[in-house]
Amino acid sequence: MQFQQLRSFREVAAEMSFTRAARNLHYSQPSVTAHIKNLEDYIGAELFHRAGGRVQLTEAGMRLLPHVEKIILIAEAACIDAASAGGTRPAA
Amino acid sequence: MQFQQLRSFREVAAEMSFTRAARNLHYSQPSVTAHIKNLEDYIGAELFHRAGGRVQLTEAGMRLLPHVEKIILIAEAACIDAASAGGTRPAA
DNA sequence: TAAAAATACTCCATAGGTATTTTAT
DNA sequence: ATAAAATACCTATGGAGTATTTTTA
Repeated sequence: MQFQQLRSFREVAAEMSFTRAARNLHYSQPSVTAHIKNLEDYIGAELFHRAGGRVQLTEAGMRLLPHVEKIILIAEAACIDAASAGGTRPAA
Repeated sequence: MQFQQLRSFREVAAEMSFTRAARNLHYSQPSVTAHIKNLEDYIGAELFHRAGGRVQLTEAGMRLLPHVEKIILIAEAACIDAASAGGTRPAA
């Protein structure tokens, strides 16, 4: 499981489109497809139904989404929180 | 930011030793050193004071730790939760 | 000296892109 | 015919290991 996969998953879920998600995240469409596929393999369940034009969340995807949103929010907070402690790593 | 880095960070914090953390995680010691270094670069702050034998958390490290523990727990729950929806991805 | 962390280096897996094909509307 | 996702393929980056050096207790 990787953060890139989770961000792509969240964006595809938000846009309901691999192509638009890729554009928003500055990835190619095949990369986003790979992110989702690898995440699906890792989880062991399909996350989206792809029926030609229509993309929709599966049951597994719906269960996963809120967790993913939490993880991303905490990760962002973690960075800000830790960095605010000062002690920036010296160049050397 | 990557999950491996977070797991190494948590383990080093728990063991207060790069070497023992590496053994527990089945990584080499230099890999764990790299995980921590990359995480420090990403965050922009030192996470551990390394004074020869002694390893101890910095202020930034202490702030980061609880977030990291939350992230890892949620990630584990997310997998279980999503996988339990059934719909295991078919082989082909 | 003995330990633990850092560095140097090598190798290979994989993440990412481009081009193309497939699929469904 | 069109638009979007999947696949094939290639490349380069960096993650992991081994060997070694540095550090300090």
